[in-house]
Parts: sequence; structure tokens; C-alpha cells
Amino acid sequence: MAGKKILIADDEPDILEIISYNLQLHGYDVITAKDGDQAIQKAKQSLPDLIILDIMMPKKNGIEVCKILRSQPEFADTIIVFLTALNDELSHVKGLEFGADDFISKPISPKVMVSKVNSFFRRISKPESNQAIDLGDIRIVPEEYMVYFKGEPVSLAKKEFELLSYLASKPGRVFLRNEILNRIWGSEVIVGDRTIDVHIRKIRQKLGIDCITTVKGVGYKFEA
Amino acid sequence: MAGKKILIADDEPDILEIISYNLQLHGYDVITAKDGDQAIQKAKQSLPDLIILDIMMPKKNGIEVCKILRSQPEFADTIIVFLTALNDELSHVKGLEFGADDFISKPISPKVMVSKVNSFFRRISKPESNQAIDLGDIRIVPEEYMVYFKGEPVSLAKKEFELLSYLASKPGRVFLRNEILNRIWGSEVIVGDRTIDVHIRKIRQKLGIDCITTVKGVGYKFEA
DNA sequence: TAGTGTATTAACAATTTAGTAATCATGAAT
DNA sequence: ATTCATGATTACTAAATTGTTAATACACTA
Repeated sequence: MAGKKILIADDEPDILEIISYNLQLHGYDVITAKDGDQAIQKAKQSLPDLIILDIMMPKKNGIEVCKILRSQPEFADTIIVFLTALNDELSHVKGLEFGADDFISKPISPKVMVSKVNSFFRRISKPESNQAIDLGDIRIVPEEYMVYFKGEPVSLAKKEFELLSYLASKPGRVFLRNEILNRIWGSEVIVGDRTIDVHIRKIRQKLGIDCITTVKGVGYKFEA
Repeated sequence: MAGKKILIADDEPDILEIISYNLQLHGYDVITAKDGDQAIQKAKQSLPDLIILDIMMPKKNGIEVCKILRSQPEFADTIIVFLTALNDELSHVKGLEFGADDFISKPISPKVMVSKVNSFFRRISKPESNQAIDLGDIRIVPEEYMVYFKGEPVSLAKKEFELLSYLASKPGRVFLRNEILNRIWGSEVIVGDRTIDVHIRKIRQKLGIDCITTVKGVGYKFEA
């Protein structure tokens, strides 16, 4: 998997450095910018997957940058988040209007920053395409109806495969039992209470590792 | 947009009139009440979107009215703000907010009042219901049914998670025990008095820090 | 300082929910 | 026709969640 590119724009060199260092440690490709103009220029040049913008910056502020980028088609799917001072509700509201996806409140520890970034990427994994998905040791190839674990093919039955693909389509995200029923069985079909469990069990058994986590009272989620 | 309904309760007819006149000019639907009992009665009858309560009122004072309204499920999402006159009173009440969303200090100009009211509605209109919340070191991701503390995942049980999410949805605001019961358990379900405490305790335990503050005799609030 | 109301806590009981293995029904493949 | 894989169901077990109790602890007031 190619390292995700992250552009981070802030006018404080210290922040820039500590954050980019920590993100790089976690395998991300980091580009930095120290003002609004530079952010736009570097964004166009490198097409990052995620852009983190400080709101207060010289040249152009974060909101302006966001507006400009959002108006270009190549940034339609890019995640853009703002760095804001804690409790600055006004900029939160404004930011949402201008197409930001989320906020990060300053001050923020590197650890928290990394975990936020991780969860951004987890959230945007592609929808139900027939694209192959791979996460860690598991590779799911819809067109072959096949799953590979560490390169070894694992043959799952149709329902099992659909179920796994569905969960893996958004790693980390919890799918409610109802959601699963609707998606895999359809809303008309009524199946017993334990049916999902049994299929989950088979998947776990066949894959050998537990990549599916139970959230009691809620549902299941896929985790690499 | 349907005009938002505002209930304003004050025992001074002059204030009532000048404020309601100005709010009406800006397209709001205004209902007035001249004492605590009337406020409650009219609130139940018209279910306003915003309730402005003078603290000093005959029959029942603003705090009592607030407590009574807040313990009914239909006012769970209503914005309630206090009108306070004396500075000394302000600080006294601020210490233990009784489920109010905000305060307005008297004397207040109609202009300021209108702009405050506008901003109340702006605040509530943002639909970040299943958006991740993060405050300081704590990050709550509803989609994942997960809480992160300093980046470390903390797994809470369903009820615990719902409770924490609820409290954290409005940091600083006190939720009455009744409000919590209505929201988390539903108005039909009857659970013992100590049940909330026990869940709060588990959350505190699991998170390791005390981000939930007890307001004796009233309820709990989340604080970062 | 005792008394009152309230919250905290730990241990426990109850309940809910998921995991498991065995079994059955169906239909496709041999 | 028999076999076999799939998929659903069942009945049972295991485990986690959730609620209750009762014994403190705490803060306020008289």
C-alpha cells in the first residue's frame, strides 16, 4: 500500500515539525506549508489525500484555502480538516460551511493527532466498488470471489464472502446487525437471530485470525 | 424555514414587550409568560425551540422551571437560557448550571438579544450527530463505537458509550438525572436510582481520568 | 458534632447477548 | 440416487453487560 500523502499547513515551524515527524513515523508521506499560498501551491503539485489547515495563517487563512481548493475538481474527494483553537465554535461553524470534513482542536498531542489521522483514512475507504481491498494480511478480490490471507487463498462461501466484503468496506466502522441483515439478506427476508453469528464464526474459522470484532449489543466491525 | 418559536418568561411587562417585539421583527414566533407557572404551562402547550427564563420570577423561579422542564423528555432538545440581573447572581448560578444552555445578562439591548438568539439557533442547526467529538485528549467516534484517550483506544460497553457521548455532546452543560434517564433508558423503562452512578463510575474507571463532574442534587456534566 | 441527603464504591445477581456444535433443508454436481 | 457444500435453525453454553444492593463516604446544615 502506497503511503498516504498528507499536507499540513501552519505558520508555526515547531508545530509543523513535531506533527510531521510523528506522522512520518507512522508511514505517512508528509508535505508541509507555512502559509496559505504555499499550501495551495503544494496541494496542487502533490495532490495529497488529506490536508490539514491551520485557520490563522499569513497570506491566506485556512478557510480561504479550503474554499479555493474545494472549488477545483481534483480536490473534491480530498479530506480537508481545520486546526482550530479549542472551543472556537464560530470557526467550527464557518468551517463546515466551507467544505471542511472535520476539525482538530489545538493544542493537540502528537499521539492524538496520529490517531485522528488514522481514523480519517479508515473512514474514507472506498464504497462498494468491485475494487480489490487489501488491509494488512488480508486481500479481498471481488471479481474472483476470493480472499487471500498472507497470499494464501482462502475460499469463502458466497454469504461469507459478501459479509466479509461488507464489513471490510469500511474498516473500523461498526455495522449494526440490522444493517448487515438489510444489506446481505435484504429487508424482506427474515432470518433467525443466530444466523449472522454463525457466518461470522465461519469467517473467523477459515481466516484463522480474528479480524472481526464484536461490539456487544451493537454489531460487528472489521479491524486489520 | 418555519419561524422558530421562542418562549420568554419575565415578570417585567416592559422587558417582555420590547424583547418580544424585536424578536418578532426578525421573524421569530414569540410566546410570553409572566411567571414560572405560566412559563411551564405555555412551554408544554407550544413546545418552543428556545426558552428564555428570567431567574427572578413569581410563583416559580427560573431555575425551578428549568429543572422541571428538563426532566421531561419533550424538552430534551430545547435550548434553555437564563436571564440574570445581578452579577453576584450570575456567578452563583454559573457554578452549578441547572441544565441551562447559556446565560444572558441584564440589562441587554434588543439588538444584542437578537444577535444572541440568532447564534443560539446557528449553534443547534449544525447536524453533527454522528460526527466524531473530540475534546482535549478524548476522542469519541460514534461510527466506531470507540473512545480514544490520548490516542489509545478505550472500549466502553454500549450503555457506557451512549452515556459518555450524550454528556460530551454538550461539554460544560449539566444534564439532570432525569434527562439522562429519558435519553439513555427511555421514559418507559424504570431503573433504580443508583444505576446512573454505577455507569458513570465505570466510565471514569475505564478512562482513567475524571472528565465527568458530579453536580450534587442535580446531575452530571462532561468537562475536558 | 450529629444528622440529613446525596454520591461513591464494591460485590453480587439478573439479564441480555454472542458463541458453539449439532442438525436439517435445499439444490447443484457427480 | 447419492454426495456434497451451503446456509439456516436450534438448543445449549459462555460471557459480557447491566442493574441492584448495601455499606461507606462526603458535604452541608442545624
